[in-house]
Amino acid sequence: MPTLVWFRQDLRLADNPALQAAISAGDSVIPVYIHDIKSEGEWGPGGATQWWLHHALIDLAEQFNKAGSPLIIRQGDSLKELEKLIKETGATSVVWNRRYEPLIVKRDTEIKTQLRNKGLKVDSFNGSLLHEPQKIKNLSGNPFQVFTPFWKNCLANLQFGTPAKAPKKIQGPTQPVSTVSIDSLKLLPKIKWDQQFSKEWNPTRAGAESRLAEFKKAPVKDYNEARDIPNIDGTSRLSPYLHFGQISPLEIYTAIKETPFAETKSGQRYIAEIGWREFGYHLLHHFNHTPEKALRKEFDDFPWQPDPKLLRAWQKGKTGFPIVDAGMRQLWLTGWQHNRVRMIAASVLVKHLLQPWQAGAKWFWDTLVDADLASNTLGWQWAGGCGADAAPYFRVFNPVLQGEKFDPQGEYVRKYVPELAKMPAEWIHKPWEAPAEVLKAAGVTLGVNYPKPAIGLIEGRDRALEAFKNLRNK
DNA sequence: TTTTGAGTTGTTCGA
DNA sequence: GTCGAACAACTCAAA
Repeated sequence: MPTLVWFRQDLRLADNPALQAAISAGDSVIPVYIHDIKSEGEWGPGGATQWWLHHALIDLAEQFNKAGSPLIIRQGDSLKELEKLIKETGATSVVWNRRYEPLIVKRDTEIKTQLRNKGLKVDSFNGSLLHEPQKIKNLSGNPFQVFTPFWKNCLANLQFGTPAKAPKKIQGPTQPVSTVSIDSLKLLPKIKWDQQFSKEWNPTRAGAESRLAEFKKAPVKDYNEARDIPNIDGTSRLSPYLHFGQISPLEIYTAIKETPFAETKSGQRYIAEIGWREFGYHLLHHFNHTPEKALRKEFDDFPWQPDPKLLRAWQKGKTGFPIVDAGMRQLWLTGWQHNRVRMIAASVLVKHLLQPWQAGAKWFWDTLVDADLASNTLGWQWAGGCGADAAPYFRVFNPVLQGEKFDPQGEYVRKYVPELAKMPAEWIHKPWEAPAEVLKAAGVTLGVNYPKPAIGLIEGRDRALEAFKNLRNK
């Protein structure tokens, strides 16, 4: 009797426990993807991730065609579609790899119960984490709220084999199963905003593999420094592949562990980044209000000053702080923003501009190809100083100093903010302080073709420190 | 049981 | 220019 393999954020054939289990069961295997945005509430895939998903599904379908069992695509309520498929195919068992977003956990638990009540064999697996959140606890039996002890605990308890290779041949159903086209899911954006995306990304399994291979053999010993320079391709850029499970953290971990890089400071740093992803899932699981509300309760009445105009300026890369504007335009243009710049842009939005971190999180959610609820929530609460192991309130990034430190020649700014292309390095991160003749020579008129800073740096910093200090005194 | 030290990513100020 | 201290409060593990 056939087994349905319900694909979600595990769009790969290799190292896929649910798929493996279905194949081991010995009968035919029917892979299915159900597009069910309604059940995801506020956190259905954003625009950029939908673009990625479109291409990832095409790629996955090709791989299944080659293996001999075509990928079935459906749209609508997950349970209803699964039930229809069970009826149509005579499947007696359903398997999937687990997801961890609060709403999805609720939905999937319900589906599992319903299907089991109907007599089906249903199993779920861990396909996307080194450690599932419910398994990691501190000595008092509580979830961790600080990264370092969390990660030490994880490293001390690593238990897994080598990732399974992709099956070459999969036995498909004897009768064709009805499916809809990937195009009919309408995942591509209506406005032509994604033109640059395909130049920047290869959203396929092959893309993930070549990126990992490249990262492994590159002069990775410099990762610790290079990863902080936005104008250098010094990070692995595997985040979007990880989000959709085109590659698994176990595959990455195993591949890195085979290299001498793994034992270096840089290598450990990189593996710890996988750890931060795990920590995000840990926090999301144990504190499931955090996508919407701060982990720390006292932040419920933080005096944010929501201002649609300021938010808009930030989103469009028109804050007047060159490093922030470059980052926000890189995001819009390429669906991705360098990690260092994410921190600077987030800090400026939350601290200098006093915009609620949730507004920034929402924008990132819609525009990042690697948008992932666990990591996005952790990142924004970290920047806002309101989460677990967050940046201390007094750590206010200075966008000028950060620009000068991590983009000393201003190349990153010049690449994404062409208005400033002719500014000399000395002034490019603080054009408002540049002498009139320098501005003139560079063709920059502040307030005309490049904005004046949205707030004075000292004023913004002091205002933020004051707000955070008052919060503490409550 | 209590105490102690350390903890992703920074900035400013004063010596 | 360089360097250390100060800028909280809390979590967690080890002593």
